This record gives sequence, structure tokens and C-alpha cells, in this order.
Amino acid sequence: MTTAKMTAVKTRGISILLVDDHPVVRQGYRRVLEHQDDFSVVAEADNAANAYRAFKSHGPDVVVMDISMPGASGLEAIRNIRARDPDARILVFSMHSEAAQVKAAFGAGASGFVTKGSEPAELIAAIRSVARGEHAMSDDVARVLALESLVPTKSALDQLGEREIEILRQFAAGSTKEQIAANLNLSTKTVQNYHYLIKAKTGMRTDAQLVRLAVECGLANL
Amino acid sequence: MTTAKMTAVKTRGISILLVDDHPVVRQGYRRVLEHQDDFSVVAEADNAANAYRAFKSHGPDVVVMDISMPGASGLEAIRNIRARDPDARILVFSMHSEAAQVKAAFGAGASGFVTKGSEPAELIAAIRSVARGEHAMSDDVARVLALESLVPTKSALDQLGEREIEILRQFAAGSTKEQIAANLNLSTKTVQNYHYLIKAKTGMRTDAQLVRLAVECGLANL
DNA sequence: TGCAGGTCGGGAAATTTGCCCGACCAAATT
DNA sequence: AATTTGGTCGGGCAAATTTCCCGACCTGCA
Repeated sequence: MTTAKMTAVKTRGISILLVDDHPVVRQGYRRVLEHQDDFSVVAEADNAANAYRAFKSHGPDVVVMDISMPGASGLEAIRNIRARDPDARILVFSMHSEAAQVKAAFGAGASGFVTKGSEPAELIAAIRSVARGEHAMSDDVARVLALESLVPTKSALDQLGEREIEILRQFAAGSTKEQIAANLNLSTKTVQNYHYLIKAKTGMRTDAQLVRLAVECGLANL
Repeated sequence: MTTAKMTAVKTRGISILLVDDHPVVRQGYRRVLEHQDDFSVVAEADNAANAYRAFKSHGPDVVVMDISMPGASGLEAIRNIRARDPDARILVFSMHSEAAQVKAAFGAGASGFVTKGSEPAELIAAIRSVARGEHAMSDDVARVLALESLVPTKSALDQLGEREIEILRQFAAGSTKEQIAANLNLSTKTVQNYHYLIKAKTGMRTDAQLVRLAVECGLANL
């Protein structure tokens, strides 16, 4: 087979960059996606930094990205990519569908959000949509977002301020209040007060519930 | 369930039942696996109950199962399947590689344990191994297990008694100490003492660390 | 028979929480 | 320019919890 494969892809199909930290999972998607004959996966990456590099060198039409990656949040990768190319199309492919996470993703510049619980057809359709420059999300994500736009729900984390979020994250990550205070140059007392406030605002009664909330909202990388 | 059937299958290929609660992920694996021409995925299931039903009706050579499924633990599914057919080959395919979880899986009757962070080749090799009746695990799992067999570490949860485990689970699930005491017909004081003991035994300093430990060990369904 | 270990709780000092408060500062309103 | 609003930062103090030690009971086992 001697084909000039890299030529004039734009006119023919959709080139894709896959970002996910699990090789098997990644390869799985790759096969699912390449089964569509107008799709071609031109690169893969397993972390935020490599994703950025791969984007620079391949300039794919669509980036399909799992944002729950180790280390730096995938949100950062989205921001980096968009900073370099404001027309970049990024489709987030996540385990969770917390309203806060979805909003954060779109806020960072994502064009779509599909959960891993969706049917393959939904993912494929979403990729075509974002490639066309539209926004896309899977049904379950839409439902969550719709629900929370109806109700002034303040879905748990949204009502927290910057500082509160940061303290909650460190707390959920396992840090002591003293450590958090030291990290942020605060008095222990202040951190204690934040802790109290966070519990009050989120309605969580137990520290354990707080940790679970943080994990579920993608605040803490489990 | 006759031996005659087994030999017939052996000459042809390896039939596989896929169990994972994420359709896209599942379909991804399916393609990866079916790319091997002696593999054939004969059924899929998205939860423990369906896995058991599918096993009964298809009698696959190997079950490839993600044990971090919603609701009842996948461990239960393993036990159910093995209870019906002690020769069943089950390969666990998990996100995590906590020693406790690996042990629990093998204890429940799994024949292999591969993490989702492994290369596809490792998964494929592992499937062939368990199909042959051998035990298999990916390199990272082996390393974790080896490490913990060398060190008298008693990886976190193993050193806890029945009662301690139960209290830890309820605690991680978000229950108050009073609620736990009420559930188990204990005094609050006793639960407090257990809580203290558990932290001491596991070496966790923070409640948050404790919760994470419990979640990572599959004690609490996130 | 006696020892090891899991279970259950009391006690007392040390620490943390729960809740309220005031102060500062920056942005938005008026 | 003046004021309201809202996030940030911490003090205070009573009440609650944690920490660590202890004794008692029961069971399996050497």
C-alpha cells in the first residue's frame, strides 16, 4: 500500500488528537474512531504537556481529551491549546458529568463534553459537530446542565469562592489544616474557619462527605 | 458445561465476555480484542447482574471485567460466576492497583489482574494466559504485590479487623460517628476509639486520607 | 492453662469545632 | 464621591471531639 496519506486531509476527513492517560483506553478509542472512514487519529498523548506538544506539531481538527489526568488538570491543557490557537476544537471526554466540571471545561475553551458512559455513536456525532465548529454534549451532560440552569441550584461547588475551592482541594487531597495554612500563608484559624464555611455552604455534615464531594466534582484527582 | 465443549472451543479461539459499565470503553476494548483473530467477544455486560446472566447463557472462555462498577462490587459478580462454574476464567481489568484490591479480586476467584494503564499487548497476553488456565497480572500489579510481600507492610487495610473495616466503610461513606454507633449498636465512644485506632494502624493522619484510602481500596463505592 | 488478639468502652488532658464577631480591601452601584 | 456588596482574613470562647491510656470480656490456640 503506497498511499500519500498525509496530503490534503482537510478536504477529506477529520484529523484527531487523542489525549488520555490510559494506553489501552486510548487505543480502544482510536479503533472505534478510525472505524469511521472520514476520521483519522493523527496523534496521541498521555498527559497535558504532551497534548500541547502534539497539538503544536500536528494541528488536528479536533482534540478528544480526558480531563481527569494525573498531575496538572486537563483544563490547563485546554487553556494552553486555546491560547495558542483560539480556533482549536477540543472535545472533553470525561468519566463524570458534574455541572461544575462541565462549566469549567467550557469556560476553559472546550467545544464539547461527552461522558464515557455515552454510546459510541454519541461520541462520534459530537466529534463531527465540534469539527463543524458547533458545540456538542452528550445527553446526560445536557440533562445535568439543564437541570442546574433551571434551578438556582448552586450545584455544590459553584457557590464557593476561589479561596474556598483551593482549601477544599488541599483538604480533600489529605493535607492537614496546618499544612494548608502554611501553603497559603494563612493562620490555622483562618483555614479552620474556611473549613467550617465550606461545610456550611455545601451542606456537607461530615469531612468524609466533603472529600467525596470534592472527588466527585473532579477537584481532587483520586 | 461439558468437557467436550471445552475442547471444541479450544481448537477455534478464545471467546470473551466483556464487562464494563462504560459503553464507549467497552466497545473500544472489543475492537482492540477482536483485532486478534483468535479472539471473539461473544457478549458484553454493563453491570454485575447482567454479567452473571451473560456468563450463564454464553459460557465464555474468559471474562474480562472492570470491577469498579456502580452498585454492588464487581467482586460479588466474580464470586457469583465462580460459584456456578469453578472453572470460570475471570480477568480483572481495573483502574487501580491497590494491593488490597488485587488480593480481594484473586480471593474472590479471579485468574488475572491487569490495570487500565497497561499496554494493550499486556492485556492481550494476559487473556491468553488465563485462557490457558494460568494466572496473570500486569507488570505494575506484580510490582505492587511483590513490594508488599517483601515488606511486612500489611498494605493498609489488611491489618484491620472485621469491625474496623466496617466502621471505616461507614465513615468513608459519610456517616457520622453517632450514626455508625447506632447502626452497629455501639457506644459513640467505641466508634471514636476505633476511628483513632484505624488512623493509627493505617498511618493516615487526616480523615480525608482515610476516606481516600477506603475509596482506593474499593471499600467505598464512590 | 495461659497467652495473644479482637472487641468494647471509661477517663482526662489537649485539641478542634461551631458559631459569632470585627476588619480590610476591591469591585460594583448609586 | 459615597456606599453597598462580597470575598478574604483572623480573634474569642463554650462545647465537642480527639488523643492516648487503661481495664474487661470473649475466643481460638498452643
